[in-house]
Order: sequence, then C-alpha cells, then structure tokens
Amino acid sequence: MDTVPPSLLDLTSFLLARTGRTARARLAARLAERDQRLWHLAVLAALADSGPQVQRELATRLAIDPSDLVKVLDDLTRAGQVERTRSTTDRRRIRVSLTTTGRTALADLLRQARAVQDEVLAPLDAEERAALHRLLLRLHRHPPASGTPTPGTPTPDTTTSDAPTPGHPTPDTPISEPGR
Amino acid sequence: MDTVPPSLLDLTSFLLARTGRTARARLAARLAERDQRLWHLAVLAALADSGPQVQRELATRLAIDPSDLVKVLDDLTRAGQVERTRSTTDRRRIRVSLTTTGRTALADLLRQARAVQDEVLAPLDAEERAALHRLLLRLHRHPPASGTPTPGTPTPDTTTSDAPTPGHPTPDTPISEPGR
DNA sequence: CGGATGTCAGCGTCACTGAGATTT
DNA sequence: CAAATCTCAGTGACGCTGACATCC
Repeated sequence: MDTVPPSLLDLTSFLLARTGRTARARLAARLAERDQRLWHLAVLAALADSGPQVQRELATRLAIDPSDLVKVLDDLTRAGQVERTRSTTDRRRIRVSLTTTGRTALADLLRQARAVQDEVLAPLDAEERAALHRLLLRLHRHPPASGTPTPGTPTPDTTTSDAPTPGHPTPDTPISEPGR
Repeated sequence: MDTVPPSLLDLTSFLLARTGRTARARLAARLAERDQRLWHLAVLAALADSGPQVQRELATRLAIDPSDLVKVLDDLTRAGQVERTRSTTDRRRIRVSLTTTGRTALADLLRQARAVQDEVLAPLDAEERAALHRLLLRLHRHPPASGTPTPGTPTPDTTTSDAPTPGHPTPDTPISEPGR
C-alpha cells in the first residue's frame, strides 16, 4: 500500500508540495464547474478585503504577474463582477472595484473553497487543523531569504506603498479605452 | 505589511497550496542548475527505494501520467542514469533500473532537496517540523474521497498489483526499439 | 528624458487527452 | 477480438519575459 517512495515521504517539503498540489487541483476543479479559476477567487477576495485598488497594487498583493492579472480582470469584467475605472488624477492607473454581483459570486466561491478544504482536511480534527494552520502561517510569512539567487522570488517586495493616493481616493471615470 | 487578503489566509488549503508552491518552485530552481527537474528526482528515488520496475508501476506509484513519464525517462536515459530493458516474458513491458551514475546523481539531488527544505522550514524548530511532517503525512495518506466527481482524481487506485510478474522477476534484454 | 502603468504576444513547463503501435 | 503497455501529438492553464503605448 505504501507505493510512494519512502525517501520522498521523508522530505517534509515533498509532502508540502504534494498535498498543496492536491488541494489546489481539487479547488480548481470545483471552481471550473462555475467557469471560474483560482485567480478569480483570489482577486475577488482581495477586493473585498482591501477595497477598490489599482491593478498594480492588486498584482503585488496577490503575487500575480501584472500581465496575467489583465486577463483575469478581463474575465471578471466580462462577468460583471468587477469594474475598471481610470483614475482622473493619474490616468495611467486603473482602479478596480467589486460589483454587487461580484460580491455574491465571491460568497459562493468561498463556500466552495471551504467545502473542498473540509474534504482535504478530513483526517484532522479541529485542534490538529488549527495547529497545521499556525505552522503554515509561520512558513508563509517567512521570506525565503534566497539562499540561492532564485530568479522566481527576487526580493520580499517590501511594500506596495510607494506614493499611492496623493490626497483624495482617486475619483472615477466610466472607463473608456483610447483608440486601440 | 499584511498585503495578502485575510479571507484567503484564513483558508488552510490556500496556505497549503501557497507554501507548497513556494517549496516546489524553490526546489525546481535548484535542480534546474543541474539540468534536472522534480520528476527526475522522484523517479530516481522511486527506483532506489523499490528497485527496478516497469514503467506502468512507476507511473502509478508516483502519480505521474504515463505519457509524461516517457519524456522523463528519455532524459534520464540520455544522461545514463537509468536503463530501459524490455521484458522477455511480456514484450510490452519495459523494466527501468538505476545505474551507478544514477545512484550518485540521486544522492546529490537529495542533498539539494534537503538544503532547500532547511531554507523553507527555517522558521520552525525541530519539534515543530516534526509536527508539521506528521500532519502532512496524515493528509497525504487520506484518499480525497471525491466529494465531487473530480476528473483529476478518479479513484484512489487501490494498488498496482494487478497481475505483475507471472512468476519470475522478468528477465532482461538489452532493449532494442522495433522499427519506429 | 526617465520611470511607472497597463496591455499584448510569445515562450517553456505542467498535467492531461486522444490516438496509434505493439503485444498478450 | 479485447485489453494492456508504451509512445507521441496536441490542448489548456500557468508563470514569466519582452515589447509597446500611454501617461506622470
């Protein structure tokens, strides 16, 4: 029954990657039934938690590549779950905000996520789950410290606050693509 | 500083996927320096642990798609780390075995894996690491039970033993591709 | 002008599907 | 013939790079 090589099971990092990939795949499959993907959930959650924000901020917050974020936002906009409004004070910036339909969609997605989580964490009782959660949180906050100059994780990316809203929360404008 | 949306951090499965992906990416980057990839390590480890075996068995054991395993074995064969020998009793089956250079390569790869693991698990002390390992092991052994008919994980795939070696441990033959 | 922001096209990896060839 | 094994081509998601237009 112990089909998986023991020398791999001895590696905690292997187990981490394996179980993580399982959880990820299961959630992805579940979300796919609703024509949504993992990044959709993440973006909606970020908007709900931190309020409307500029794409750049969203990208660094979620550690998603800005160019990939564009496609995700295209999807969400098409589904009427988010709105893009160009800032009038700095016309380069596009502020993304959650719509009411987006908020209800998020609620559903979070429900799905918790359902999958219950499946994945089934073998653990409440206390063990809490312990696991604490340990993982510690790992998550830890900056990998780049023992090897990993190109994938260049630097912890200190913060996002590098001169945001000049004074007022950047007004709106019903968006209107220039000539493309 | 808490850039990541709290409603995601509340999800243990999100943390699992995130930290798992980090660990995976870091190891992959490290192995890439040696022109090896994660599956290479996994395959070599499986061969070292369970001895020479047929591709089909390797695939189910590692939960890798058989068609992907082909490419991995192509690489490893080209590097002289494994050998493919066609079974004489059942000429469909190809038995894969570790070479001496493969064994030394594996030792090096495992060293790298442990080094990366020390980086990733840095914020935890020995006791906490052990606790994390135990919890992850429990999750790993758990068959996801398919609450939703996930196509990705059809069935726990009971075992691999479905009429393997008819009697003797399948003899050798220096491999020789038929006309392709 | 230098730098920031959003967008687009393309590449390589990854997991999977579907088809085919060979063998039992 | 049906089924098993290995192989290969193709697909879609994903993460990243490079280039571009726009704007400060």
